[in-house]
Amino acid sequence: MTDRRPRNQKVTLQDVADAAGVSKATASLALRENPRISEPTRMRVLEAVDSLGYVYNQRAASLRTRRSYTIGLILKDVSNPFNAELTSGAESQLAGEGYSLLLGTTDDDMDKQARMIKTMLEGDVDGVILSTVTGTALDALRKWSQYCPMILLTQYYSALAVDCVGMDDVNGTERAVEHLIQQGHRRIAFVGGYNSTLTRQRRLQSYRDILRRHKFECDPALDITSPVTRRGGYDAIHQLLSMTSPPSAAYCYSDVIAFGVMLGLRAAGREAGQDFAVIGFDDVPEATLWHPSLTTVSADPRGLGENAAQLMLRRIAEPDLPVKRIIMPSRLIVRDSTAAPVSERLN
Amino acid sequence: MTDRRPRNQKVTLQDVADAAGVSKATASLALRENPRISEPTRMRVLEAVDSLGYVYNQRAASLRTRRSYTIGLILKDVSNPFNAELTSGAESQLAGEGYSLLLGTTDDDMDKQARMIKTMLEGDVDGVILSTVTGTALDALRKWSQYCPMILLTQYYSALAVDCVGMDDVNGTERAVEHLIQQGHRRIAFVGGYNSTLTRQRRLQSYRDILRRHKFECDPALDITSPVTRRGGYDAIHQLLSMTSPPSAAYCYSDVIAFGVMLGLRAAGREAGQDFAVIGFDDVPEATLWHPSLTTVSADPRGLGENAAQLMLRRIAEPDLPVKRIIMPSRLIVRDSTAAPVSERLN
DNA sequence: GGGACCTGCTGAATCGATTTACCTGTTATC
DNA sequence: GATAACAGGTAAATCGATTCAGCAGGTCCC
Repeated sequence: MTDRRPRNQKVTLQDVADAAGVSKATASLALRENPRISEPTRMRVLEAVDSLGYVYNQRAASLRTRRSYTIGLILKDVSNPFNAELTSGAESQLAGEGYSLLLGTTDDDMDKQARMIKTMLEGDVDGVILSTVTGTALDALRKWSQYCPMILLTQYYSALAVDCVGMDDVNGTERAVEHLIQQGHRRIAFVGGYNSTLTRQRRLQSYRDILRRHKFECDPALDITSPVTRRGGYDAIHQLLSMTSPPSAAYCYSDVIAFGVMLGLRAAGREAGQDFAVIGFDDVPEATLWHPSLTTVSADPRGLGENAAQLMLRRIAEPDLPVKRIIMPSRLIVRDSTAAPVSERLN
Repeated sequence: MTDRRPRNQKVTLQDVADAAGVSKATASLALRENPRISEPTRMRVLEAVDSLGYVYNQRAASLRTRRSYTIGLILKDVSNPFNAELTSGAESQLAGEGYSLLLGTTDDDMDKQARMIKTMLEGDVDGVILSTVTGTALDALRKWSQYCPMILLTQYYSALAVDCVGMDDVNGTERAVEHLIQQGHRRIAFVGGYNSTLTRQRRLQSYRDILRRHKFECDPALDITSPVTRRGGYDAIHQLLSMTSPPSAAYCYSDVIAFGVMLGLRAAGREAGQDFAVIGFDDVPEATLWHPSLTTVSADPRGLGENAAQLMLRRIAEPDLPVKRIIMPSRLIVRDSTAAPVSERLN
């Protein structure tokens, strides 16, 4: 039950074997429930394990088995609620299958990303789930993906044969912008994020396509980039409101940005859902709770993490399966931040 | 640069040694920059590493060195912004020192916690940073802490010789409640969290002490427990407002709760900072951005994570140092959610 | 009674590094 | 010129598991 050995002398399988009066091989097989070991013997081994306080050394085992049961997750930053939720989903999915999660962050810095990948590979992870930093070269990705299975998050590259899970930016953006247009908005801002990410590029492109399709002007001044933080949205809306011809609605890169925008509106004496429409992206849990509650494109970060983990486990189990790209469906969830159509307010 | 071996045949140190025309021992020493290896030889080894695309196997090395350079972090849940921030702080601190972070969550479930600890120990982490689930037995902690260095988060047990880092709940609570009293509040609710946590017990005790010191009534109906989520705060304030004699202020277990309370107030047609005072705990980044901005006890979750990591590294470096308990100072940050004193409003 | 087969176990090789003790030439010292 | 000291390397043991190829002894069958 308790070990009375010097603090740094760990109990090994050999000790267990000795105590049970069997060979190391037998002890190992017994623990792995190999049918060739008789029940009585297995019991003796288990008792020895208990009484010595043996703890299995997965690390030593992995040397032989060539499986570490550890997956690396590399994100730009965990404190962002979207990523926190994603991490949570991946972790619980992996833990359920007996895998552990090695977490690394890059702060969207290329060098840190390279170091992080190196650390993960050296740590001998069974695979890496990666949300690339902006500007990551395709060649680098190609090289890394040769060393161990890799799942790309959010981004996908048609030129790269790597599994990935992303969300349907195009479809989500269409729903959101169409909704604003139907409410009578004509000057719609696209707020937050940086254009170096593929995700934003896709959404921006899609946003423009829809405006053009409706033959509306597509004013580049209404496209505001910013850090993906509340502060980013807060500052962006200030900038927008001070324009000579400000927008009447904002389609935001993420909920976090949208919250910042709503706070900024309120600080400027305006109110989302009344004299301004705001749409977010992600549908984080607090979107419901805000007042007004946030209209948003649902992106299920937790599901994203879970899917990435599942995809990884699939890839590990069957390395030769064809590349799979999961595009998670996104839908518009209409709430109060887009409540009042412009037409009504104009009367 | 690139490896042309079968996908699962990794380049080993032996391969490097062969390519460089030296022994495995020399190759190892060269990489570790041992001065006994001459510069020209070291160069040859490095070239071999490069040309073969060798990646160091930290896992194999750790078998011999008995150091895994991996620290386990076990939390109830990562998606909570406080914990996300804490994780971020710990991770960056550890990464800076060449350590990796193995993340695990327990969902505040005793069994999951036990399993998680087991996984971490089996993974041969150099130490575990743990935020215990509610109701964890002292004996269990004592047992676990014998297996590897351990740092306890938030909780501390005088009966347990384990390093820990917490925050000054008593002091923070005093400041907060005194502030409300000075603003003229008499019925002050204590909102959110579960009493099974030591943290809440300390804060609740402290809150009662102050009320008693001022000879105010200490109504147990004003003590509302709830999950530590926005929803928890949202529901709690509804319950409080429906009382026959509702409170005029809420001291919340955390910012997250406080946000829920403010949203709940607004949904009920009230407004924090005008006809109700709200104080949070944690000072998460968005506390500034809310409208009204949130008065809160600053608890610096990131700093908490950083300190825990540092404490761990210290303990690993010098195992025999006396137990250290870091109590992080907390201070009251007065913002707008407690702006209007009751006395003024009464005129 | 001799082979085939099964049951339950063990010896030894193996995974990929680190590290100690030792070896072989050189060079310096008196 | 003997000896010590040193520089630069290497062979082999080691860390803690897994796993394969036996091996001893028993049963079964014709």
